[in-house]
Amino acid sequence: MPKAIYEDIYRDLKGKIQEGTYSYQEFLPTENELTVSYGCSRNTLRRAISMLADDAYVQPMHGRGVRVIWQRDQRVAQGSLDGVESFGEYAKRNDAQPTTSVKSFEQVTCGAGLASRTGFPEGSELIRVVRVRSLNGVARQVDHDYFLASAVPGLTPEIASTSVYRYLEGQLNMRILTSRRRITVQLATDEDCSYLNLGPYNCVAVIESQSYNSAGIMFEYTQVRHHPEEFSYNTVSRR
Amino acid sequence: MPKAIYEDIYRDLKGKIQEGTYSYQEFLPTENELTVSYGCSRNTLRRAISMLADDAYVQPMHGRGVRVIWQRDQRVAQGSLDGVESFGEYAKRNDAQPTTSVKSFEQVTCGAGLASRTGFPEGSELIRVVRVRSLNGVARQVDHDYFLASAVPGLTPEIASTSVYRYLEGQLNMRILTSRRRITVQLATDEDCSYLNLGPYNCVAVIESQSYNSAGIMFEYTQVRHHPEEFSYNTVSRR
DNA sequence: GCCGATTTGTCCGTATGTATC
DNA sequence: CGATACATACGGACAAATCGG
Repeated sequence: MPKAIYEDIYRDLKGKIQEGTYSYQEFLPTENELTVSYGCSRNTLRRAISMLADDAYVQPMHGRGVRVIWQRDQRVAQGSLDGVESFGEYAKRNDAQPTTSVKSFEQVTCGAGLASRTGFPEGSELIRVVRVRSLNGVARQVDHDYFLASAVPGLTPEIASTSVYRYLEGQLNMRILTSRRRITVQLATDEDCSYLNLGPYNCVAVIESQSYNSAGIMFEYTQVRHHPEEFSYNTVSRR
Repeated sequence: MPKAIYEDIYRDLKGKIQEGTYSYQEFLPTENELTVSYGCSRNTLRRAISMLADDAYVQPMHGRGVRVIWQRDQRVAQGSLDGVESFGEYAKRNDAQPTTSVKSFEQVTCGAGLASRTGFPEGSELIRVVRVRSLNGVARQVDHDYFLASAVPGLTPEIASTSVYRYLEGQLNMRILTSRRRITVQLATDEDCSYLNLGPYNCVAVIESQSYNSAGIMFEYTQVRHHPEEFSYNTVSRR
């Protein structure tokens, strides 16, 4: 594993901001001071700072310094950035029991309609999986996953019922490097209503996602339909 | 204006990908070749490539090359990244007439509840603006904006009815550099229903946002409540 | 399986530009 | 104006992953 220096510095500074060593609206020590204390080059330090800026932890100001803009107990974007908490993470944090029920598992050939919806080439062989994921027995989301069959050999309904990602990373040594996402709100379908107990809501939050592996191949399209309660997507935008 | 070399290269490569000079799944020329053709250093070129990777245009592969992962006519995240199209942009693209109606414009002092909701310090003087924005007479979103009064001197309801950002950038020379966002789905309030013609929907898509200016001061909190139709938020996540 | 060539990833030192104070 | 601090850019060195012979 290539433990990069900038990664260490990034984590160290992030921790110091979170624990209050550098607090909201304060300035970090200057780049020169930090390069001395970390014993690294200015480029390496600046890379770590740039990552903190991408996370909206700091904001560098030309000619002035690097100001901390992170504060505790923020309602907006306090959790993990660019994403909903993963199902497992959320379950763990809330001491809830996560379960996954596989409703469908089949191989399909990508037709024109599916191709334009998912971004897979027409004619691709895909594995379609529909799953309902619950916490403490309460259904929270319906996943519609399409995997490029050639990219996920050996995928079974049993694996789909636990963690596909653990299988991909552990067994196939595949990582998701890039994923494009689109968030919309849609009227709940009969299927949504039958799986999720929507209560007063007649809509679901939908995240569509195209994921690319380390070979630059799009191997997964997912459409996750969330119960509106507890759905929250946090992100940061910079110019 | 500092025209950075890496910016030029970034735009040039981006254009060449969009027009098909480098097409989906192909590799870019090697870094060495590109540094020669652009006449720049490897660091500068790599910065441009890194920005393209942040936009999910390419995916660099260690020891192999840089693969293009952008394709035309993508349903997911083809528009502007990390954002909804701004109101003006959307209107222009659709040849629609944008209008803004200011429903409320008042100065308030930030109490404890508002402070925890918005992230402003308790006791701050804020300007609260409620606006309804329409296209061709059809209301599409309700904006609840809170500005730090000291940061937006001279803001008037008239300015709020056109473009606050043009005022901030043009008159006050202020830019938004960082903004944190949170996307949720909420039951429509009576106010939502009275302004938006929600049809069958009983929910709205809500984007909360905290914006920081170039001085690292949070000067704006907004909660924009969108009609579900035509609401779409595109983003990219990388690891 | 090994080895060398290619290609991207990380890191350094230095120089110069530009905004702020 | 000078001093400080961040921004950009260059060139070089070595590491790590990939690929072909």
